[in-house]
Amino acid sequence: MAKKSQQEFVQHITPRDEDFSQWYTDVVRLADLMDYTPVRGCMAIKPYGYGIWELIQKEMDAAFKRTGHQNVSMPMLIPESLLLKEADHVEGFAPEVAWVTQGGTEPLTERLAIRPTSETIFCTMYAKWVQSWRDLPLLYNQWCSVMRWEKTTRPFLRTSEFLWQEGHTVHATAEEAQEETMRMLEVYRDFCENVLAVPVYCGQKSEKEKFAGAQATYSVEAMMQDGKALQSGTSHNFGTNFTEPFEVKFLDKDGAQKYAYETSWGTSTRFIGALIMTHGDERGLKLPPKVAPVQVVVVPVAAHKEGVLEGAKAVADRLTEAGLRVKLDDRDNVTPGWKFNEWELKGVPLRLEIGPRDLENRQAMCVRRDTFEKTPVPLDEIVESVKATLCAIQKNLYEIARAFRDARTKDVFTMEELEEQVNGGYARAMWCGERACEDEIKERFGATSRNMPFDQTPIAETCVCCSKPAKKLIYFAKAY
RNA sequence: CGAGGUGUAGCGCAGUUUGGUAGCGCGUUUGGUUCGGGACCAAAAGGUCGCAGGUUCAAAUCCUGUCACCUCGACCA
Repeated sequence: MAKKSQQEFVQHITPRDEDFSQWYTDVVRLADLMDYTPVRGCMAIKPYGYGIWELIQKEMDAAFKRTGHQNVSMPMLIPESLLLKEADHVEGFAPEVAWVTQGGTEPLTERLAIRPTSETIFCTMYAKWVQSWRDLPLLYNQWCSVMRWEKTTRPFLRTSEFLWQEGHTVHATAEEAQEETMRMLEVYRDFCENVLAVPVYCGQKSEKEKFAGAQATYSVEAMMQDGKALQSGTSHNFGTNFTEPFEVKFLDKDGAQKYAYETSWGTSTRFIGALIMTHGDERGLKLPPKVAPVQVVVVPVAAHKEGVLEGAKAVADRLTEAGLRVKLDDRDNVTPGWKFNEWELKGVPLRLEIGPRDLENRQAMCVRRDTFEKTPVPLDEIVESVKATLCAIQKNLYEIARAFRDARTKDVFTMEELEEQVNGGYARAMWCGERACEDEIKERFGATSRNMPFDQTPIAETCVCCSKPAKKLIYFAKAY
C-alpha cells in the first residue's frame, strides 16, 4: 500500500542483466565504496571500500611475509633518465606517464615521472645494495599508489591513480628468479581462490600481452559475470633485462662478476572490482567473509521494547570477543526493513535479527546473504554457529563462481566457435604461436589472448585461426 | 582519442522545443506516533541550474568554448 509507493522512490540498482556496466557503477556508489573527486580519473576510496582493501592488504601481506619478503618504501618520483634505460619499458609506459616539471617556482633541469611502476627505481637501488652473492636474494615489496594517465577510467577497474602492491626481487640465478616468479603467481592464485573466492586461470602471457620489459609474464585471470576476463595479478620474470642496463651486478662464488636476475609481481585495488563483478547480485554487493569489513550485522527488531537492544548488544559483544567483525545497527531513525536492504546492498555475509520473540525463545534469526536462508539459532550456540555459517558462505561463493566460470569456458576449434564463445566467456583453443593470429582475433572479435595454462595437453593439432600446426593451448576472452 | 548520451537541492527527476528570475518525490532537521522486509503525520531548512564566455531589458532555456560522468570502439592492471 503506502509502502509500495515509498519503494518507487528508493534508489535502485540497475538490473544486472539489463546493463552490467551500469549495474557495476550503481553498486560501487550505492554501497558507498568510493566517490568521484575533482581530480580527473582519480577516486576517493571511502571507509567501507578502504576497509575491504585493508583486509586484502592484511591477508596478502601475511602471505608475502610467509614467503620471506619484506616491505620497503621507494620514492614516488622517478627521474626521466632512469625510465629511459630499458627500451621496451619506456615504449610501453611513455604514453601514460605523468610528469613533474617544476619544483616550487623553479623549472627542473630533469623532469620527474610520477611512478607508473617502480622497476627502474628498485633496480637503481639494488645496484647500490648488491655487491656479493651473499647479498642475494633481496625480496622486497612495497604498498603504494602509482599513476598512469588513463584515457577512460572506471572505479576500481581502471583509474589514473591506483593503490597496489609491487614486489621486486633480485636473485643470483635464473632458476631462482623463475622459482620466485612462480611462487608469487601461486600466492596470488591461492589468495584469489581462498580469500576472495574468485576462481582464476593461471598461465603465461603471450609475447604480445606480456609486460613491457619482461622476459616472461604470468597472470591470474578471473571471469566476471558478464563473461569478460579480468586480469587480477601478474608475476614477471625479467631475467637480466633491467639488471644489465642498471648494472645490478654481484661477485659470485666463482669469483666472476654477474648480473642479478630480477622478478616483479603486482596486484591492485582492482581486486575490489573483481569481488563486485564476481559475486554481486541484483541486491548489490556480496562479500566473501574473509574480506568483509562487517562479517555479521546484528539488527534489533522493535528496539524500543524492553531488553531488545541490550539483548542484541550482548550477542554482538560475544561475537566480537570471538574475533569476528561485527556491527550492531542500533540506529533508531530507520526501520529494520530498511537496515536489511542496506546491509544486503553492502554485501554483509550474515545478518542476525533479534526481536522480543527471539529473546523469549533464547534465539536469533540468522539470514545468509548468499542464499537468503533464514534459520533460528539458539543463543547458546551462536558463536559456533555463526563461525560455521561464515565458512559455509565463503565456500559457497567460491563454488558458485567456479561453476559459473567452468560453464562459460569452452574448447573451440573454429573461428566461428571462438567468436560465439568470447561473446560471454573464455574460449580455450590451440594456437600456432604467431602474433598475426592474436591480432586477427582481436581485430575481428575484440578478444585477446589471456594466458597459456601450465597443463598444455593439446586439444587439437592445428591453430584455431590460421590452421597451421598448433604450438600452444591458450585462453581467449574479451577483457577489462 | 573516435562515435553517441547525460549534467537543475545529498539522491532520482520535471522544466529547455516557444527566454520572463526554479519545481516535484525521496532524503535531511524538529516534534509525535511506529518498528519481524525499504513506516506515518505535522512543521522547517536546503539550489550562483557542471564551469567560463557571449547574445538579450531579461538566460536553466539561445550561441561558443570547456570540464566531468555514462555507453560503444582503440589502449592499458
